[in-house]
Amino acid sequence: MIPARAIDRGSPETPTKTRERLLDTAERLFAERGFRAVSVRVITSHAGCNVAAVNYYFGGKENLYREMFRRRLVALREQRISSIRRAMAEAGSGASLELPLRAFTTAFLEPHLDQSGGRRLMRLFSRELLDPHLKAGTLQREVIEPVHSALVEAIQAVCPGLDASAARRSIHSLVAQLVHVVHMRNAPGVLRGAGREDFSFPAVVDHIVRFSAAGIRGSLT
Amino acid sequence: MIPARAIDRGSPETPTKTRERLLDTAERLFAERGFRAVSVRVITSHAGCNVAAVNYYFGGKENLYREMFRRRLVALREQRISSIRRAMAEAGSGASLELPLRAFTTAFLEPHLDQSGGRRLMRLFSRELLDPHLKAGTLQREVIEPVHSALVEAIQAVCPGLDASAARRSIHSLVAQLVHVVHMRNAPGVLRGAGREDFSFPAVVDHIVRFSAAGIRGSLT
DNA sequence: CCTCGTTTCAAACGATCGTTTTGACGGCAG
DNA sequence: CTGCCGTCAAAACGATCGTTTGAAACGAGG
Repeated sequence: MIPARAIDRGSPETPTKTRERLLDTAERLFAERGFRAVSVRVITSHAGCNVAAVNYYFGGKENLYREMFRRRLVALREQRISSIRRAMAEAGSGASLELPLRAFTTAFLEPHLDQSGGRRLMRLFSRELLDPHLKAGTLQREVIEPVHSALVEAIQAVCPGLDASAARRSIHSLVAQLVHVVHMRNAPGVLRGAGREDFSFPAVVDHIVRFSAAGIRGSLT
Repeated sequence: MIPARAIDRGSPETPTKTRERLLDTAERLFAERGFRAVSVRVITSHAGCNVAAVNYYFGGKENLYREMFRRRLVALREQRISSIRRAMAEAGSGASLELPLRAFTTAFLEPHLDQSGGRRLMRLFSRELLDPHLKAGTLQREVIEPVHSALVEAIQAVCPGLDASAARRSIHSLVAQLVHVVHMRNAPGVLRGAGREDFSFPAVVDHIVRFSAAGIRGSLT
């Protein structure tokens, strides 16, 4: 085979350390195929290092997974919460309901327009929800609950008549639609035939904003 | 260990055949832990037979999985489509929008109230979407697309002003909320603290019906 | 009784898994 | 130079994977 040391090294002026290459490679492969489907040998060969490196740097495959995940959790939470806060600040006090809704929706979906880490992160997220390898409730505590609370708070600010329960459920409905879009765009072989353009930007954003705004107003009474 | 033949046999008057026991056991275990996480030895020991039985009856683990899945696909599709048709028939020609929406929602969510096969099937569904082991597009062709078409047709019947694109997207929004409820109720450790009652029946059904009806009406113009 | 096809079994196959061992290599302080 | 430390790779470890094998056990028909 190819000499392991010869492949996938960064450019010589940035001799990326083995540890970081392992984290990056693991993130990509785990997102594409899932935790169990990726062996440490596949990871290390793609990262251009020896099998033992995983245990040397992380003490095992599962710790590599958790370390890889932990890197992204805080960044994801802060990015989303700050996008909510920014949208609320721009909206001002007399903002319409549609404006923050549109800001949330685009902030959530735009990472999936490019080929960068945003899509990967949501795939990792979905897999972790279905097949947990972090400590129980980590995702909920670190990301889901804080973002959900921020969204509820923002919605209640622009929709004073909405009681707490209806606000929480409306946010669930909004998030559900966003997650659904992500799933449909990620799932292989699902977007076939007609309906492929149902999830194309920016029409899907327009629909979600309009649908959710009407839904929230309908939950007011 | 325990003698394999001694465990998990059906009652003596129904000497369930090995083949069917394998299918049932595989369905339960695959739904709980996923395809790769369940070994054929675990399946056969729970089914009370020898390891070789999987290859004898199905020719391999993957074929067992596909056979197990194939049993349920047609039934799931027919149950959902018939529930749609039945709701439309009961609604009559002058039906309100809320009535079929409520019928769809309860039909989709009620299997998750009991501990029976409905929950399992949706877990298998989610796993298959994220980690496919059927031929590409099988889920889409056998279930998702037909049910989606039936829903679009029904919605357009009670909502004549809705154009085709808005109807498809509105159904996506409805299904997204239903799937979200299923995921939240299935995911381990996600429903903690406050927000646990956000997905309890029948309040969640009421919310989805009201939210979606308003959303659809808001997509009309 | 015997035969024959079906079913089930214990045992073993080769492959691959995550992990550990062992030691080589290079830079740096003493 | 010597000794140590961080880095890393080759090899091997035991375990488990899906699958195969060959024969025993079974039940129905002659």
